[in-house]
Amino acid sequence: MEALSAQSRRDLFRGSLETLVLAELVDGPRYGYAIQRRVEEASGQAVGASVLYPLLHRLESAGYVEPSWEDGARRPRKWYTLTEAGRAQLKAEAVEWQAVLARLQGAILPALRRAATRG
Amino acid sequence: MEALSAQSRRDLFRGSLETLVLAELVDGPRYGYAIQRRVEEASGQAVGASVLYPLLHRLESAGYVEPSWEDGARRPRKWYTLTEAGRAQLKAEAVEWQAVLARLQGAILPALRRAATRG
DNA sequence: TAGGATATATCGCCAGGCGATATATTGCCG
DNA sequence: CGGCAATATATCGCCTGGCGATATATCCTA
Repeated sequence: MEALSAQSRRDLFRGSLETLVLAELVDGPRYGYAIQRRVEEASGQAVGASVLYPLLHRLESAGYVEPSWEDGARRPRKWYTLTEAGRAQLKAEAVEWQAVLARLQGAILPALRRAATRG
Repeated sequence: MEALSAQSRRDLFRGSLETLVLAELVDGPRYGYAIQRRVEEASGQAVGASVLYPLLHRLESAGYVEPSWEDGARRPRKWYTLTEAGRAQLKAEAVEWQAVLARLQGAILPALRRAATRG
């Protein structure tokens, strides 16, 4: 079941995480904890709070997201809204992510077919 | 051009490297330096010798590849041959690699479409 | 004969991932 | 009401592992 090392799996995930987080914001504002659970569910990979929050802070510094504290009564939530720059970034990043993966796939899939034929 | 960070790009690559290397051996023995250049060309990513050789040693320890020194006159080359276990590993690993990526893609691509529609 | 490509290998620095921890509110169960 | 789990955000610092630097040796070419 675990042919792919946990390390490789994690690397693939890390290389996708920023894009995944931006993707979660495309339909509207989300707060950190909700993003965490949604990304975990979507990807099947655990996202530690010590990984997610610093990432959100970096996205904020980059101007891709804009935070705002929920001023209501309840438990304090920091909502993140995708900026225009963030939306452009998501588009560019996702396209490039796909291109990188397509290239890697182009090197791996033919070999898989040949391995299956021979093995 | 560089929407995707070099870091993310590298992470995606690292998560694929072992599979890429096994894939390069599916058609027959290859030696380290040749593997290095082929993987670089196929992936578009640089592979340092200090990354590749330790990886080959790990694959050897795992029994996925079998090394043999070229006994001829020329410059010493260490050829690696995929073992049966290695071929099975390649198959399992490549299938799983694809599955992981498909899942991530399933989270990213719909968002890209929605971002394009709205932006 | 000096420099670049080929070819394999290891050492050790240090960036950064993530486990651990801090803090506070809410809800539930016995 | 006492305690435990979930919710919610945030930071510290350990430790690992990637990879730059380096070592060694042969071959080619200008």
